[in-house]
Amino acid sequence: MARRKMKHELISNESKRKVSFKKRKGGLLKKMNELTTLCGVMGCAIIYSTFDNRPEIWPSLPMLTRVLDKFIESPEEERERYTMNQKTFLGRHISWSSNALEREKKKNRGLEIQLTLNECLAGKSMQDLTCLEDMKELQLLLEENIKCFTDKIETMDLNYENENKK
Amino acid sequence: MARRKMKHELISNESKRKVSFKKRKGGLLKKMNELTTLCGVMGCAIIYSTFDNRPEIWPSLPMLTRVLDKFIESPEEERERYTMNQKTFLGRHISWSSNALEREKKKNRGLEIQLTLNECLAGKSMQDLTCLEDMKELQLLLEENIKCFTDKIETMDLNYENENKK
DNA sequence: AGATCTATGTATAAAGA
DNA sequence: TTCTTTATACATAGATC
Repeated sequence: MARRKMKHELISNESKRKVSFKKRKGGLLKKMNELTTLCGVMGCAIIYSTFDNRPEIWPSLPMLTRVLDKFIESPEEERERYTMNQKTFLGRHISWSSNALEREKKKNRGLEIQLTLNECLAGKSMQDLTCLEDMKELQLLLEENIKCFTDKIETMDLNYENENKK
Repeated sequence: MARRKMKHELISNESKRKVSFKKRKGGLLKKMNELTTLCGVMGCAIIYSTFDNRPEIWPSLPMLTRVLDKFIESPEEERERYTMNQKTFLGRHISWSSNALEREKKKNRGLEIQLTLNECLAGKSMQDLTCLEDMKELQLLLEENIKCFTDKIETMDLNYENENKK
């Protein structure tokens, strides 16, 4: 897209293709970063190529987890479960009042925390996290992530022991 | 990025944010389309927002699955470094057998865990997780994520207390 | 192979319709 | 609100080292 207008087709020259890939991958991830930050949304990008020895995942596996978790929800339950998750996400500290203004404030608060998390997980300046409350809410979120695994593991451990007793 | 240089922060005005989101989402998906076509790579983008009823996924969930599956069917160069001869999880568990790989084993084990988790979240039932060891490693991965936060919080708590003592 | 430069094509914020 | 327009900012292909 620069010195020459590109056709929408595979770049035949391999070295040029590789150079282009590196530039474009960086550009795409930057765009995703901007989109999620400026617009307050969750997003992930996954790029698999022979140029990299592992897939590029943006911003992080935990965030991918959250995004995919929402994606696989059935449409009927989507709204209800989103609301529930949102409450959970806020560390159960926030109740949804009927007051419209209050609701908006809390929504923004959630967005801010989410954005902060986004950036932290993207490997950005952890040093910028100066609000203790933010930190604690982030901690709660991450702890929730492992809770389901811990529960499952305990169940499996018990099953395993029972198997061996037979 | 146009009439005015944007700060890298949430757009406060909601209507502007929505307009920006629509444009940027389109732009991002176009970029992903170009990247995959021009450079011959596989990629997916997933965007979850309150502006859309459903998450935006590019190009499709099947493609996402393919992107993740691609690891398992690595090209020749990769096969030389990755030896896949054992299937324990969902019939696609990867193990490494050559000495040359030992030093990378730990690094790649992380990749395997990512794949496992990704596949579960990409629509496969958590019930299918039958390997206890996999579960425990997933747990460890997540616990590592919260460790940094916990440490930081403790430090901040101490600082906060010291501040108050003054 | 990467890093830097730069001309040019694109994306997009704001305004207008 | 949702288009269309337009002025700018940004991304990047090709060149050069």
